[in-house]
Amino acid sequence: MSNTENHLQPVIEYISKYIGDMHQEELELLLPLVKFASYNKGDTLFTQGEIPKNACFIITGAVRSFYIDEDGKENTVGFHFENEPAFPYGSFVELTPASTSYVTLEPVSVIWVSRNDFYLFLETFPRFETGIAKVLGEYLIKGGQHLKLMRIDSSRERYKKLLELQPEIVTRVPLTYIASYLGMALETLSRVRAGKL
Amino acid sequence: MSNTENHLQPVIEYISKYIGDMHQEELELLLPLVKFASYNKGDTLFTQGEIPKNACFIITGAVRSFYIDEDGKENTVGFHFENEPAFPYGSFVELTPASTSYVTLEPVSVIWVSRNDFYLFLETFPRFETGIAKVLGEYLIKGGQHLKLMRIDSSRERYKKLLELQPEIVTRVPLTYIASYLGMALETLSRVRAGKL
DNA sequence: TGCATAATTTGACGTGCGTCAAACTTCTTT
DNA sequence: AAAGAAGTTTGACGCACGTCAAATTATGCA
Repeated sequence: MSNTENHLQPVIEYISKYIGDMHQEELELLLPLVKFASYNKGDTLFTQGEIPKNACFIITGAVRSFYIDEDGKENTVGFHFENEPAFPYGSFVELTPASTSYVTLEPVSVIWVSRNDFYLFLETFPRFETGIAKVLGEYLIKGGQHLKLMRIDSSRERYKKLLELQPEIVTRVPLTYIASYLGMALETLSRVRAGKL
Repeated sequence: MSNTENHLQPVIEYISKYIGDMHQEELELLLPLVKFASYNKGDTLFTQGEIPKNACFIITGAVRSFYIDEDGKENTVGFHFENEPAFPYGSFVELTPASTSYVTLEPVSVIWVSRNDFYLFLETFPRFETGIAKVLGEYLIKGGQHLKLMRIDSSRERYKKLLELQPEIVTRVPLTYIASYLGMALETLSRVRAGKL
């Protein structure tokens, strides 16, 4: 017997990490607001320059976020996997154009809510604001870690640090994107991995 | 006739940008919680590795935030001026050790509240949670901009971009720290400015 | 199974910028 | 006003890494 609520399990668990278990009436409001969607490899979830319309949570699959700079070069800034939210938080909250695009690396299934429904829910149950603040705080810290990673000058050390911090990435993501994430040429990453640098 | 409330003017204005004007009873709770402090050039407001005890808002002066990496090198990650908050938000919210220190670049005066008082106030007037989320969202976006800045490979272009984004910094901060902020050697910055690179 | 396309590796070459060292300039402090 | 400290500039040198190009290996699809 599989009902909608079961599909929501991952988000409910995620939320409860930040504000504790959800109450019955909270769930009852949330359920009808939530939508499901699946994407093929290479599909776009959010586009750089557009104001994000939804909040999105990955059930299965992997997503890459990146921006195109003035020279037209792609700069990967993050990877997002199952049981994680994946959308441009800052822009979603601030209602500003997203500075990054989100594109799937594999077939992906997500659940999502629209901005309106998101804030409708938040107004009805304001205690979730606290959760938002915590999540944002966590993402600030992660952002700081990424910045630190990028500030390591040697390519070799940058790769070593990535292996230390997020080993999953290296097993699951094509090297091209890892190189882009680490801000080095693909060829350099290849040589680093071969121990030639 | 100068009362305490006048000294608070800058924060009150800052807050009202995010949630609108403060009500009388909100002010009455806030006032006795707020403390003043002044610092000499070179004084430390927050220390890397320690859990931040207070939230802090600059009335006058300039502050630099940085971390010491594994090689013992100082890495400047931000500059903070009057009418801005200056404390490690992420760590303050998450109760984790700060990844950066905050040290004054000039004589500085601040107002501050303790963590306890901060959350006491927030529990009494939960509508401020929304403001917090907005501020955090804004800081996420700023973090993203800084990351983009750091990902520009050419030193020359990185300096140009800084001039474009935060020209105040260049007029007010010693070049050593700007070089550190931009992730380049002081000598390189000097040559870039002289047009020799 | 085999071919086409994508992903990764290897090689050769040039250069931007870091490092070390020393000169010069600008602030402090008395 | 002088002396010392801090901040900035200039020069010389080397190498890590980016770029271009071509070879090799993996992957998907007919």
